[in-house]
Amino acid sequence: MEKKMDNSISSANNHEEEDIKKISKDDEFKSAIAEVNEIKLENARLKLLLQQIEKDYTSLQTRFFNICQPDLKKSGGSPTCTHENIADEEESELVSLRLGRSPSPSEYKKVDKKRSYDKTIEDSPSCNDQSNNGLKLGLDYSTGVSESEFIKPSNDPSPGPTSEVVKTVKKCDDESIKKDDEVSQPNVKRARVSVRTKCDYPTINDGCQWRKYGQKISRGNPCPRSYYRCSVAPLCPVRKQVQRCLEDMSILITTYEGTHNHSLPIEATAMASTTSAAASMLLSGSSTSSQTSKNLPNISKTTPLYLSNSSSNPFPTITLDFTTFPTTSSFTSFNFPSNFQSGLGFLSNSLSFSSTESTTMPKILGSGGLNYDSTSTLPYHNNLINIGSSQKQFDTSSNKLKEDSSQQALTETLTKAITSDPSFQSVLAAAISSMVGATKS
DNA sequence: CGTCTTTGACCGGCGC
DNA sequence: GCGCCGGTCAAAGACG
Repeated sequence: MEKKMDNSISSANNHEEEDIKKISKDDEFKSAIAEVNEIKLENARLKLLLQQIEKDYTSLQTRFFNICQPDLKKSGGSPTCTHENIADEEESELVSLRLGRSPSPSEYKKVDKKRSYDKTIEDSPSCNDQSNNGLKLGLDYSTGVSESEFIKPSNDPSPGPTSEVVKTVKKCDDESIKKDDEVSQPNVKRARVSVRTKCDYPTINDGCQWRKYGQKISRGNPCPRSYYRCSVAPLCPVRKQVQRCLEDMSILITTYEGTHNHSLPIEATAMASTTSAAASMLLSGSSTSSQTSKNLPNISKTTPLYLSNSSSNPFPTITLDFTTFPTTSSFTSFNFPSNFQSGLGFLSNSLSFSSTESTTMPKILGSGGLNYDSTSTLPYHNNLINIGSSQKQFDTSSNKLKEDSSQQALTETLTKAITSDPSFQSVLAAAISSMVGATKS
């Protein structure tokens, strides 16, 4: 009997243990479900955030075009103004958000059909949306300001291309197209965007296809400079030069020049739009230099992180230094070469996006630096440096609140910044399109 | 076989 | 005019 009792007790104990195990398993299961739900919530929140960003971008763009159109109508009132003049006048005052140009149907036909991702882009509805919205990629800047106006402000209405710009192109099946390209973007042909990145590979992967057409050992740097041409489209005028930095061999200096006359793979849009925005800033800085100088009376104190050899470089070059921000708060530094800022003497503007949690208004520094603070929630660096890669981040719930509030503050900050500084529009557009492009891919 | 890279030659701008 | 230098061309070879 006692044995039976013992057995029953022990069996009861076993049941209890099993129950405990069951309960603990249930707990684990519940916590796992809770975690999954949390992740789902996070996912939904991120989706909302993405939608908000896209929405903001679209509204920004429509606002920009709305601003442009009245100006067009106004200047159209003058009977002496030609169509080209109208475009020139309004664009000379505004920073273009158009990040490229739409290729003509004939150009589309010429694009190599074997490029599968090109097809994908054209077929993709999201990309069609992009193109419909006018979001094209490349180093486009359509000020229409001629070189003569660039240096010597003139009343001459004809923005005729310089002889240098319309130089004869060898081995070109359709010269008219190529000439048209260069004529339509006289400044972009000259504006160069130099990107400094820490990179162990011979060239950075910016998502675009390049064909190497030359290599030279330039004077003063034992590292050879490689010359690449965009091979996505046969007539694409975009070129890039790649060279290692003399001071630090781990730093790769990539210089982009020209505008893509074709659609780009999504993974290439980040760099293209970033360089486009930088080029736009560079050129808008010249065309609106008087305005800039008013806003920034003392503009020569900022120490540039990198100075292009502007003395020997006839082209205005803007340098995006991505080598410093992983260790410092500085994200990007735009350094305008001194020879480019006619009539202003030395000008070195530094525009940096710091990764602080600050919710203050954009600070226009007395030193001439434009310092736009944003929150750490904007993964600019991931989109710009590790192009094509997406960052997965899971915040704690406490950070979420902080993030939400700072996100709201950021929205306000950006809105104010956009309305106050036209140059920022292009940069922001680039950043947003970079983020959207990276997320969609 | 088509595409890309390599590399010496060539061209044009610029300073002396 | 000459030489230097940066940029480009184009033939040859490599590669998949």
